[in-house]
Amino acid sequence: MSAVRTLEVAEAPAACCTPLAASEMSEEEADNTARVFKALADPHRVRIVNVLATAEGAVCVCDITDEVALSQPTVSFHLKKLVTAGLLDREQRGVWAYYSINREALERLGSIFQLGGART
Amino acid sequence: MSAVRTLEVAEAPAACCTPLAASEMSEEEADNTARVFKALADPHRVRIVNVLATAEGAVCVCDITDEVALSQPTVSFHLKKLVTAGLLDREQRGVWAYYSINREALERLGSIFQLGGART
DNA sequence: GCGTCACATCGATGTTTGTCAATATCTTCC
DNA sequence: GGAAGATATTGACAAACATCGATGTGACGC
Repeated sequence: MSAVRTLEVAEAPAACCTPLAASEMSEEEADNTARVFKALADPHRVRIVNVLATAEGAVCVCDITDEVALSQPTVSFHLKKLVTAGLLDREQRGVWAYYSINREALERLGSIFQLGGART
Repeated sequence: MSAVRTLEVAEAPAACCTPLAASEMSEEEADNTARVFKALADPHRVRIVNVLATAEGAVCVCDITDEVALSQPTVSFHLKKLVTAGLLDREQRGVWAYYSINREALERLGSIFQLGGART
């Protein structure tokens, strides 16, 4: 059991995003933040997130591929980018692979845009 | 005077971002959203936004260049990306160019991560 | 074990992006 | 107008990225 846990090495970038208005931001933090934005910096990936955000639960890859006008390998590639960034979760159900949004990660990402102090 | 106004043709991508959980999202909307993320998908640009977000007003390019370990042309290039995306505002003051964050745009961008309905 | 299906991975290819030296452009002063 | 300073733009280059056909891997049924 513990051998399995140790395989989860790198933390997903979206798990820790520094607020854009943080008083201090290291190069690592900026790099981490940019990684998450990079995962969303493709229109097809934005569309994929939208499809999952409006679904009633996890969605099968086969259905996502139908929604996005791309080949199966390309969709798989994009999904992996989003999972690696920590924005999506993947679940194998027999032959089928299901994907869903990671709500906490997306909402955490939204909160980094809080700029503080009303500056009128 | 009106001749000057007509030069402002294209709307900045950050001016209109579709919520990630929107019930409908066209390819144009996904493309527009991806453009804004693309502007932030570079660690140096994230750092620049952070420098400006924590500053007490507009900041001169010369000071931004000191904060970021890049050459002057590269900083200028990055700043232009952020201005074009609508995330920063630029102001010429004689020989000096000053940049500041567009608070509304950044906060608007943060709001697109609202996913709606608490799904516990 | 074999065959089938789902889908992840690989490799080739074309496109996009980030970097900097060089240069162009703009502002200001004499 | 010419010179100096600030900074935007250009072009070359290397790295990264998006795409898809081909293929590899895993799950499942017989």
